[in-house]
Amino acid sequence: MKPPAPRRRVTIVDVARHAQVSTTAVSKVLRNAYGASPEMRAKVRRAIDELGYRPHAGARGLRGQTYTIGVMLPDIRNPFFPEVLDGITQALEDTEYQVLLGPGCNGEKAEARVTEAMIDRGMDGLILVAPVSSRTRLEHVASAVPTVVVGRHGSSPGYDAVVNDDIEGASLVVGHLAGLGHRRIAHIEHHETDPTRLAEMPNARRADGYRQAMRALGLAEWIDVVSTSYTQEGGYRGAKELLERPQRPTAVFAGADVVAMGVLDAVAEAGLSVPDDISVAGYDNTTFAAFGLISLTSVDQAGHEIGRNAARLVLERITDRHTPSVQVSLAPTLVPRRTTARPPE
Amino acid sequence: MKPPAPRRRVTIVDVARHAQVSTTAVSKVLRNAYGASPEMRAKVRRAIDELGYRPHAGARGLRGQTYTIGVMLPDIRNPFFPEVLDGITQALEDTEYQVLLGPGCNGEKAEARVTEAMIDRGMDGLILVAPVSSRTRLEHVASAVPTVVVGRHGSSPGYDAVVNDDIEGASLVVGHLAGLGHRRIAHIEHHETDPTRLAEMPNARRADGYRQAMRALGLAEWIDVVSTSYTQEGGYRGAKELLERPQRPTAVFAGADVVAMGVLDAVAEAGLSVPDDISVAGYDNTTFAAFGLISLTSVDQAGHEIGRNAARLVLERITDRHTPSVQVSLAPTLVPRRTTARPPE
DNA sequence: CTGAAAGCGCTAACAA
DNA sequence: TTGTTAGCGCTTTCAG
Repeated sequence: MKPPAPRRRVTIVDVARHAQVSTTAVSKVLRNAYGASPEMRAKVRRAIDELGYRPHAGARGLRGQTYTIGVMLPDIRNPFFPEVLDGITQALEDTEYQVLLGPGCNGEKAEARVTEAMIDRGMDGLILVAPVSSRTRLEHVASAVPTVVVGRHGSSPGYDAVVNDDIEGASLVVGHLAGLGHRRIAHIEHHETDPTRLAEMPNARRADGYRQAMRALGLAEWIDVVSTSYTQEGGYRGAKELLERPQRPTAVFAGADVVAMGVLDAVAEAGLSVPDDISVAGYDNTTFAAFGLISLTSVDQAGHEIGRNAARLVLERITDRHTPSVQVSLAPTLVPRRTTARPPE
Repeated sequence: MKPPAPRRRVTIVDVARHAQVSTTAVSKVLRNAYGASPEMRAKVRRAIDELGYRPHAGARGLRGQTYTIGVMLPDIRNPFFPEVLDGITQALEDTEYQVLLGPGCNGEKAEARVTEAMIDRGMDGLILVAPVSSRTRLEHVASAVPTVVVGRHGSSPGYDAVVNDDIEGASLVVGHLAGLGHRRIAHIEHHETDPTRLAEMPNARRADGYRQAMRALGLAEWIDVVSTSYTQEGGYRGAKELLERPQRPTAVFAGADVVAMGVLDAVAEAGLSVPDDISVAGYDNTTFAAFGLISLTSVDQAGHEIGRNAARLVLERITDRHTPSVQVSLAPTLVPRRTTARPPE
């Protein structure tokens, strides 16, 4: 059995003929542009409905816009990003813009491929979530198309930015733990060598925030940072190392929830219990953290708000490419759960 | 400070002029089309590199292809789908095709919006993962663009399909539990009313497979199905109900891992322990399931393979739209972990 | 307010 | 093998 022959697409010419007007008129109605009488609009609208006409985005893009916003997500598996995405789509839901996602961006090469692909497809604006590419590269992208960078500290005149205040977030965790009576609070960070990224990436800021908060609370002597990676495996290795210390920490602040998962694993394996023997906190407030059996104390970044702001900014930037770039920083909140408690006597 | 003025894009005309050839020649080189001498190819390639030329996908789409494959994912949060996506992107990685994802497709309306948007953008092929839209709707989409449907049983001449053998998967779980000595094995299914979907959706097949397997093992009298939804909440409610039975089941087969999470929650709340008092199994083998502290027995659908097959099929369908449609069914495997054990004496 | 006509960047049909 | 030319479907001047 054969699939039916593909039908010819209804074009603007069909609509114009059917409505007895010019294609220009139809185009104006489509774009709500100035210069079309109410009667004409009504006539055209009717023709559009009757024919089931849909404008061809690619063809529109050749002269005007494609009404498409590209979103690049680094890791679809990290449960924090869907939150941001929801914020973006919700903010764009009532506009004519359609969101399209670029998948699987692990590393600079993949990011370059995806951003290029989006530019080639004439996207009107880009939202890059937690990109790892160099600043130069980001500015290059931004010079081709309005761009908002999410989750990278350090601003650029070339693009707008939305970040979470990671220093503050780390401080919330340390403060919470110290308030419970902990002194030996350790931190597991994501290993970072690149000097640019050292300044701009959230992971580095969280480690910084941890150190600053420890000092501010007079706990400088207990500062203890293990460098692994923001993965479950990294958390597991980091915790292993911490548990072998002569003086074991009584609390571990993992730089991300996935890391905390690995920590919980290692702690259980060592025959210790959480939070009686050791407290554990994460960052991101992912679904994992909220899950009853785990109930991980974490920091909420308000991903939804981050997304909404990014969407708003990219729309503004599309409308006016020449206003100065802006940076939005959102305050995180602490979500205390059952993995943190008073330290053992 | 103002963003730099956007540079004019390098076009095929620029390349042609720079290489001293016609635009046709450049176009041929771009598409590896017949009729260009090696010297010409080399010359054009060099010009392309020197100018940093990139073809404009929208413009290409107006005559030929856009080299874009659209993937629609129902719920980015469900950890099973990234697996499928990885399979797709990997299979497409060495081709000229770029994958773009449509976000947030919960419900028929959202699905329609996304599929329309993809068609409007001239995508060359679509992969629809676990769509809920009506068969008619899917065939409508497929009539406009080569389409592969993933995770819907029931074939159509209009589109290719890739599915997991859910009946077999359910059978693996029931067999495993029965082998451990369980008799009172209950199932939590996703409530389904729509008659079409009743036949085509994986959730319905899993419930069917459960019933068939129970009968085949002579356990028909213990068949016990609770209808809630494939969410953590649904699992929680379903388990609550099961735990109140005069004769409590000794094992619960949850139709999905997220459901099993809710079950674990409810079981813990009831003061029972897993697997000593009650065994729990899920379906999908998500990251959740693999996580050490949970260690959920589950069914692996080989999401990666599903994705690879879908990508392969869509490419074939783009090349030749007139071969008969095909259905691929992949066998699932059981992944026994620590939530299932012998029933209590 | 309305429409004719000229492209946007590319590919395909056709000539040379 | 190569180049010329006519569109693809739309937006955008620019006359009327």
